[in-house]
Amino acid sequence: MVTLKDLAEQLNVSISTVSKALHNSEEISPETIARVKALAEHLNYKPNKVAISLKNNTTNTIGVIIPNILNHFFAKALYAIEEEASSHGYNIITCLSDEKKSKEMNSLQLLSDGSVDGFIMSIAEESQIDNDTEHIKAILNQNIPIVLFDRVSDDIICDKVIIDDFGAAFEATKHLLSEGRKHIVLISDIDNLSVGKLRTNGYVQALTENEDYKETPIVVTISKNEVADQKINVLFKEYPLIDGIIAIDNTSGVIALQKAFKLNYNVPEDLSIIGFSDDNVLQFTDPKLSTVSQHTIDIGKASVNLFIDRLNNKAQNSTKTKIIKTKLILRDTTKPVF
Amino acid sequence: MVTLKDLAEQLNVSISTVSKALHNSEEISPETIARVKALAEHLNYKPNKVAISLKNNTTNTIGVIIPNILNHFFAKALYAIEEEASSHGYNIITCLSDEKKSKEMNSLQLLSDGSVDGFIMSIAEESQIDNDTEHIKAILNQNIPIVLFDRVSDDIICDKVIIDDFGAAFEATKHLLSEGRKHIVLISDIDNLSVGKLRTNGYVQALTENEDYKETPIVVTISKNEVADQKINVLFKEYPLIDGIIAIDNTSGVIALQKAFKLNYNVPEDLSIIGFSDDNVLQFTDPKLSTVSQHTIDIGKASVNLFIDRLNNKAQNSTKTKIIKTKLILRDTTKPVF
DNA sequence: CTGAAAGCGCTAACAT
DNA sequence: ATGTTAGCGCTTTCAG
Repeated sequence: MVTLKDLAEQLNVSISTVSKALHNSEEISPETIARVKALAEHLNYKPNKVAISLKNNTTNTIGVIIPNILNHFFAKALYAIEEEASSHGYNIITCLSDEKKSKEMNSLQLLSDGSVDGFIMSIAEESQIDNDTEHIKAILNQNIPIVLFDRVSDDIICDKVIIDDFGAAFEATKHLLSEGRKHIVLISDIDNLSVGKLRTNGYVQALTENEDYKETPIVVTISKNEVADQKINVLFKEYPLIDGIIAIDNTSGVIALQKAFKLNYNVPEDLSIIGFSDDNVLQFTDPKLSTVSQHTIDIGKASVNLFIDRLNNKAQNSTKTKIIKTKLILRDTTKPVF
Repeated sequence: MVTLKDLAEQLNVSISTVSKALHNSEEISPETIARVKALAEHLNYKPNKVAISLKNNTTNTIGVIIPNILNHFFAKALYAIEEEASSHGYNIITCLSDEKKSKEMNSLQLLSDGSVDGFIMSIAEESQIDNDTEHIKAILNQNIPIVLFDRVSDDIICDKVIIDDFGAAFEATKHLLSEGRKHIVLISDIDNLSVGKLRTNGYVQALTENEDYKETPIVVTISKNEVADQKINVLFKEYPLIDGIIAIDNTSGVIALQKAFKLNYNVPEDLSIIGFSDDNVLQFTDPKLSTVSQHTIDIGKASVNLFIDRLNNKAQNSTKTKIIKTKLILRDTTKPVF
């Protein structure tokens, strides 16, 4: 790389003159500025980022820790974070925790060596199950900012971006009730997670506060080592009267729809299904799945903006929690509303 | 952050003594080493990464430029790259080109300010369509290493990781011929891309060199602003005799299967389908789609390893192209082989 | 065995 | 208008 020193030597001026010239300092004569800039342009000079980071003690880089990039929700969140960050002049260093506490901890520790100005992250499943977030608090204690999104913890005091998980599931369930459904089942492969628990509570609440609904809530959980396919097949066998499904994760709704179709349920006449999927799965469903849209792009953007606000005002000790609105999008797997 | 200076002051020794002690230098007395290490441990000292980067003129960071993170192939490639890189002590800075030449160029230029030691990337669609890769060559000319994966260009001389696209499609097509299929159609939403063209050529070649096959090859391309759903529906209308489909992109095979099912084709009795999808889509298909597996994890890992080899031997001017083997995985949308 | 000094590339206060 | 110097945090050569 070309350095200020190189330019200075070739022009027979001092390094600081070159530096000032490139910054259009008033102190430098217009002719010198022109000469310097011409040569800089010609040699494709770029200020060395590392040197500037060292000088300023700031990197303009955000560490982003994602539990699972193969989950479309997180891929889309990453997309939004990258876009918003780069539009503000920030780079992102991406780490994947693979849902493991050890990898999450490792990434936090490694990058808190001055590599990044702070973190945007969603908590790994393992950390949530163990409810062990000491490694995250340790970073905050070093005064390194963190924004948590989606999967958060009440134990951690920092800026957060979430959706109203409880309300979203509550509303979706209410909708099925308004259709007159009497046997509504919830399917989840994320019952370990904060968001999963909240959504389940929303579902249960909607059912129990409805006086006409007699059934007890039924929650079908699919664990890591189970095959969703089979579990959902069993579900249909066990509850043949099922007439409503709330699927609170990314994929179960689609799978349930496929199975229902195979089993000759009429959707949405006999059975309504609402998923929490992103719209990428719609290409694979016919009829089109009704979903709770999580506005993932907004979640990503809001995270970056909270992060930048925090950097600009590190001292401020009140934290913000931004709640992104969800939207129930009724497509073809719920009855049309009149 | 705690610095060497902080440690030195507290211990009443010089900075260089502290530095040497932490590196177990022979020059330093065991007692001093112990004292220094104890305090370093106690204060959670970490060498400042930025300072080390400046000193060594190397960042241990790879710039990764991905055309579209919402495409599962690239998400998986990124997953593998991150894993392999971090296991070798490298961080990755992720940029998303969004298939745009401008964003690709921007990322390359911004990060070639010393932020990264080089790049691993797949070329944006727009750059491939325009066949404009000057911005990539410009980086190579600055002696910054680049490894291209999947979407490559013969014009660019650098290390590459690809699959045998021609051969993979050739083999898949041959398989359908061996089933006795007489009306085999190729579906593609990537006919703009190097890989799309090669796969199409493989399909055409397999058909034309088969003497018993009478039909002319039929290539159905789906462009960005078309809806795959509809285009594939039209396809079935136009070619009712269709008995074989090769879908060379990530999603078309799944969609074709759904449509065939709706139209009451018997798969695989009347119609065989082979996709290039990753196995994440299998949960959405029943019968399970037969696919060409691209071994995406291997592609990512190989890219990182080629990159690190290059860094260790920057001078070497012969470039390597690594071809990752594909595998035709016959599931339920092709006839069983005996 | 320990310390001083230079240098990585840059900026900025302080001379001249 | 231009140059000198110090310093960001670290390593390393050279002196003591």
